Amino acid sequence: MFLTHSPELRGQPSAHLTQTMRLLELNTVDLADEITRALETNPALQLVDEIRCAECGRRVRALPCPACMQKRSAGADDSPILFLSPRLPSASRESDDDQGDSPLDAIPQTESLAEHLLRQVACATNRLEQQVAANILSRLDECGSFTEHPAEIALTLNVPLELVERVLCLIQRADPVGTATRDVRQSLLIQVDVLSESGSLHPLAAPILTSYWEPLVRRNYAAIARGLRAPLADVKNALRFIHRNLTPYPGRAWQDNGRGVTGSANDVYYQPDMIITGNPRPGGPLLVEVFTGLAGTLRVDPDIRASLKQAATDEPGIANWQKSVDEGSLLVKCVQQRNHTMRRIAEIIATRQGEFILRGDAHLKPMTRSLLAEELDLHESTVSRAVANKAVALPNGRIVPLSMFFDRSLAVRDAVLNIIKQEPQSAPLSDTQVAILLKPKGYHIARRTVAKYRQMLGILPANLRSPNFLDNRLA
DNA sequence: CTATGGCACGGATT
DNA sequence: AATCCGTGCCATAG
Repeated sequence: MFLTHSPELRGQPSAHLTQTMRLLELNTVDLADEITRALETNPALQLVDEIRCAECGRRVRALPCPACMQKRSAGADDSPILFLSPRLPSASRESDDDQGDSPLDAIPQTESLAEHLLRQVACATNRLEQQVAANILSRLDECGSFTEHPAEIALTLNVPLELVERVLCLIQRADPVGTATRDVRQSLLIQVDVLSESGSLHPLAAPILTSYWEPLVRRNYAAIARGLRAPLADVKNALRFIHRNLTPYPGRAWQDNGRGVTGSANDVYYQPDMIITGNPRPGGPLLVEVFTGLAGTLRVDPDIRASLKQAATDEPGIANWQKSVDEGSLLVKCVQQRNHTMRRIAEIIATRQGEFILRGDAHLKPMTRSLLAEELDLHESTVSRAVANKAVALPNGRIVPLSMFFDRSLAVRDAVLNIIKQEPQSAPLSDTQVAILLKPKGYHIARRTVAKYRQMLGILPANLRSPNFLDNRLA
């Protein structure tokens, strides 16, 4: 329905188009900056904290609405994608490096809990708030709890207490949900709160945690049932739900994942614009979150718009207001369009490259931007822009540029790496030999190309390879 | 003579 | 139109 999608209309550069295109090139951080700037300069714009799902009208934390997406994917259960935002508490962060078919597939987590949280929070905060966040995160204890008082931080950093509390709230709600809380109870409460936004919550879970904490820890279930005037069986069900879906120390699963020894040097400097997570339920849909830049909804102040309609056209300054409103609504539209496009692209990428996301480099399927464009009925340049300057966090913890999904030779490089890694250390293989070994695997590449890949992988030439070359590769 | 790296060309992609 | 990628050719090192 929206004009900008069809390639044929590209001829006339409308304001929509140019604007949306520009926004598409921006990553989450820059987009947030852009919007912030607009908010400062345009009096007609406002950011309201709540977001309502267009489909169900429910309040959600970020688009797309988790409930609706869940419903949608429940309808078409073969759909490999499930949008969810924020993610459910990561009950157990599986994939503890055991079952990768090749040792290289088991890529260690490269970021700490603090980094993971900071990255998420950073998308919705300004510099000062990020500083505060970093400070809070540095004070977490082994279990991911935050036992000090926010006022201490406010004091040391010389910022308002209210600011610290706001940041703290953000951290607590980021994945893993419920970290940086004062105690188990607060952690569970927050998890319940977040879960309630996604709809899937046992009705008794929240009341029990809020009002019957004492009896709960004493396991006095009968008292709870009496107090809630609910059947004991229901209470037990609620407890089962709590047990299954909430975790007392969400941060714990993240502790000590260590810094990895992964090859490619270009590892850590990205801030993700989207996060893809494996589903705890094996074989289930992937979970995809696309960051929208700001927590809240950007809109033109409805009051201003309304009073503008009533005002006389010759009233002084009215032209300026009209201009602000026009520009504002244009921006709003473009931002929406941009996020929509980003989401569609994320969706299809996750669908197509599910294998790669879960199993590792070897399973990357060839994919070009133009193919994607055709499939989504977008112009190829649109896809290019959307992919540019973006990064995505994968379930294994790596943050990679989005363009990696379009890397034509990643799978081949992985094969090269595997071959070299498996061959006898006493007799290193030459590039020519590797090229020959690659043929039966379906990769027909020239010897010269093997050399290039080898270099990309940071592997020394055969004649320089010592038995323990893998330790000091990485050029 | 073998194994590699450098340079540059042509085709594909963006 | 600009860029990226695979390859061939040639020089160099061992």
